[in-house]
Amino acid sequence: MAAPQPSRLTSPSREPEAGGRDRYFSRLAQERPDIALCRATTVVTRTLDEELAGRQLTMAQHLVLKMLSDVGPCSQQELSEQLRIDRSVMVGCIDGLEDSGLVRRERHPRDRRAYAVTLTPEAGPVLEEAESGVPHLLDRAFVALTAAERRTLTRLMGKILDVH
Amino acid sequence: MAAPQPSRLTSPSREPEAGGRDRYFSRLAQERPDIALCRATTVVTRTLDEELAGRQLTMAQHLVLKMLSDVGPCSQQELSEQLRIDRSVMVGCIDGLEDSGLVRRERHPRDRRAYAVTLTPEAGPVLEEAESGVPHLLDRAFVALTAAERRTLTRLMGKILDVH
DNA sequence: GCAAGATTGTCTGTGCACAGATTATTTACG
DNA sequence: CGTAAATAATCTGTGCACAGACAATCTTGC
Repeated sequence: MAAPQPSRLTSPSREPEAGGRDRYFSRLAQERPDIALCRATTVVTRTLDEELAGRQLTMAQHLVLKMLSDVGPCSQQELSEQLRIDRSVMVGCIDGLEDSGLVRRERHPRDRRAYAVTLTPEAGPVLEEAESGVPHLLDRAFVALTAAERRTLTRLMGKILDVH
Repeated sequence: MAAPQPSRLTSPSREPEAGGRDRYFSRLAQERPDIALCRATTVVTRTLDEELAGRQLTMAQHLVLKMLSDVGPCSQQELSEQLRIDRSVMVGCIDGLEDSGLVRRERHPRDRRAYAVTLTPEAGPVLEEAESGVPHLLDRAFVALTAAERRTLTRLMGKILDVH
């Protein structure tokens, strides 16, 4: 921790700020991986939101369709757990998909508490188009990283996620 | 994209789920670094919040005190930009610190639109205590990573942050 | 069989991040 | 000088994530 500097406020002159006041964030991100992670995720999330703005599906809805396509009909609970989306958020997510006619809430035959969320035939093309946009999405979000660095990132995130 | 499976719902039996329905997230995190990043950050943020729950300062307030201590009095604008905290959030953040008597809103001598947020003598010990907790905080948040992996993470996040 | 607890989907309220409008002040320009 | 544009702090409203409560239904222990 550096000694507090004398009460010098931002100078309106063009001198290069010996205290590093204008590049302070870089230094902070160097010594605080937690802050760096949070701020970088904000940047990535913003990029994702921009990219998805014009499209038909939100990211959550895209993931729901993908999981249903991969493993078959699921309860909202299963979708929530595996996609790490809160149950109460999943409600609105499925609402939207149902309104668009991409999924149906059928009753689970053996557990009438649960739905069996099921894909409709209309979902196929929509999901396929969304999937086709993923590579471009990742390229924009991770422009700064090489392919090898993206794999490293994936590995590190996997380790963090594994310990809950 | 795997072919849609037949309409088989979650079986109540104990058979090991050939479809991988119960480990679906692991597969998803492997192929979607963006999702992995967002979910891992949620995990880290939760850990941080738990750790900070009993303490006097929020993470944002801690960072404000640290920056003021490092570079001297700043306007809220400078704090917002460098700490990547929204201006409108910074207001409440400084409010809290002022109520606790740790900073004062003095007027900037050459720009009466801006404040000169200034540390009080009481801030020293509080900041020092907060700083002393950081290593333990990081250890909890990144239990899953070795020291080398944490440095790698810091480097990758830095690259993402550099391109804005 | 039945009472107690767990689970599913839903709803509500809180807190945070973000965009936009507002006011006071400063800077730029004709 | 004096008007227009830019900036600092603030306030308001929106959208999202999360915790907790709730009713309906299932499961478990006795």
